[in-house]
Amino acid sequence: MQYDSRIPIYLQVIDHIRKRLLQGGIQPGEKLPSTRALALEYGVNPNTAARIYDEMEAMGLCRTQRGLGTFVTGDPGAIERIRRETAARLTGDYVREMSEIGFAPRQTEEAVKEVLTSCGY
Amino acid sequence: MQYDSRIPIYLQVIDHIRKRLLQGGIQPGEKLPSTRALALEYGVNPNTAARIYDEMEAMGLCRTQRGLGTFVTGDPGAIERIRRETAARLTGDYVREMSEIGFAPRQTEEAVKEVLTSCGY
Amino acid sequence: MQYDSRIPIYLQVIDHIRKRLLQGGIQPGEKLPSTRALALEYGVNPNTAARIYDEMEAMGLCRTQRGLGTFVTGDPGAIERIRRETAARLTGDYVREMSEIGFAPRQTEEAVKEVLTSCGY
Amino acid sequence: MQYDSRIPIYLQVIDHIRKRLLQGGIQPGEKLPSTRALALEYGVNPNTAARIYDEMEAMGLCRTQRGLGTFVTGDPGAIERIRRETAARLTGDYVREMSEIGFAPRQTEEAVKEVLTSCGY
DNA sequence: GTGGTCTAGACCACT
DNA sequence: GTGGTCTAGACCACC
Repeated sequence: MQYDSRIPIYLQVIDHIRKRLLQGGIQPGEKLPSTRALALEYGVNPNTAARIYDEMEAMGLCRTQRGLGTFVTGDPGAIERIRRETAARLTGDYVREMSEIGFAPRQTEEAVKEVLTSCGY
Repeated sequence: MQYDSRIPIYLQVIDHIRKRLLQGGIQPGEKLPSTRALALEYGVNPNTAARIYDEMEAMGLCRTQRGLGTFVTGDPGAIERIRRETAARLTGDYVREMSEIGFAPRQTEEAVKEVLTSCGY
Repeated sequence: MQYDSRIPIYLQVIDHIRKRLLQGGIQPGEKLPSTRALALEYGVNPNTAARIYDEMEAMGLCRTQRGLGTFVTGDPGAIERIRRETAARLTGDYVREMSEIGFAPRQTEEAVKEVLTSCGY
Repeated sequence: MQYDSRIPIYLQVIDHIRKRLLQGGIQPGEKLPSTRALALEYGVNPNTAARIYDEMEAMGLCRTQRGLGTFVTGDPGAIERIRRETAARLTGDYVREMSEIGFAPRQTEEAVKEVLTSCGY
C-alpha cells in the first residue's frame, strides 16, 4: 500500500479498513489481525498498528480483549448504521460544498449524473 | 471564525477565501487586504497571514506586487475555470467514496436528490 | 456478567466473589466450585479460573486442599475482620479523594447523606 | 513524584493534574507546560507526556492548539461541573460499595463521620 | 501469542 | 518552540 505523506499513516490505514468493513469484506464480530500481524500487513511499526486499533475502538468500529485480540463490532446492525451515517455525512458535505461555490441544486444533480454515466454506469 | 484544530489554520483560511471568490463575493482583479489586515480579520498570527498569500499565489489564486499589495487573479475566465475544476474534483471524490462504501450509482443519485429536496430545493 | 476490559478479569471475578462472601451469600468454610465449574459460571478461561483461586488464597480468602477442592476461610471472625478492613479502606479512600478535590468535611458528609436519602433510605 | 508500578504512569499523572485543577491550583484557560516541559517536570518520556495531554483532551480537560501549546478548558463553569460530577461519582460508588458488603445506610454515615473526626476535622 | 505501556530519538508542520 | 507522527525495541500483564 502506498501512503500519502501529507496524511498520517494511521488515518489512511483506518480509512482502508473501514472501507473493507463497510463493503462487507470484513464481517461483524470477526477477529482482526493481531497488532503485530497488522504491522506486517500494512508495513507500519507495531506501535502505529496499536494506535490504529486504539482509534478504531474510540470510533466504535472494534473492541479489544486483553490477551485475545481485537474484534470487529459484533452487532451487524452497527455496521449498517455506520454505513448509512457515513453516506449521509458524505452527501451532506458534498451538497453543501457545491452550493458554497455557487452551484444550484439542479446543477449539482447534473454533475453527479454526468460522472456516474461517464464511469460507464 | 471557528477553526478545526486538526487542520492547518492557513488551509482553512484559504478555503474560506476561495469560497468567497467562487461565490462572487470577491471580484477578479480586486485588491486583497494587507497581511496585517488579513491577520486581524481572521484572528491569525501575521506569519500565518503571510503564508496564506504565499500558498494562494502558488495556487494561482492571486499575485503579489511589491509596494502595492496582493491582488486576486485578474482574468475572469480563470475564476470560472477554478470553479469548474473544484466542482469536478468534489463530484468525482464524492462518487468514488460512495461507491467505495458499497453504494450503487442509483443509490448515490437518490441520496443526493433526498438531501437536495430536504433542504427545500 | 459484563467485564470492564480495562481491568484484569480475574480481579473483577475475585471482587465479585468477595462481595458474595461479605454479604453472606457464601458461608465460611463452604466449598467453592471447581476451577472448571468456576470457569463455566463466570465465562472465563480455565487458566484464568485457576489464577482466581491462586490469588484468593494469597489474600487469605480461601484454602485449597489437594484432591478435595477449594474452601472459603473457615473462621467466621476472619470474614468479619475482612469486612471491617474493606469498609475502613473504602471510607478512608473516599474521604481522602473528596478532600483532594476541594470538598470540606461537612460537604463530604452532606454528599453522603444526600445520596443515601435519594436512594430512599 | 513516586509512581505505582501497577498503574500506567500516564493515568497517575493525569490524576495528579486533574486534582490540581479541581483544587483550583490551575486556573481555567491557563496555559499548561509544553509536552517537553511536562516530561521533565514529571520525569517521563516526551511521548508519554504527549499521551497525557491527548487523553486529557479526550476527557475535555484541556484543548491543544498547534504551535501554541495546550490550554486548560477555558470555561470556568466547566471546571466546577467536572468537580461536581467527580464528587457525585465518588460518593455514589462509595455508598454502593458499602451497601454491597452489607453496611446499612446509618452504618455508612457513621463510618464517614468517624474518619472525618479522627482526621481532626 | 495478545495487547498495553514506556523509553529513546528522529523528523515534520505549524505558529 | 510547539505539538504530531513515526520508528525501533523493550518489558509486562493477561489469556
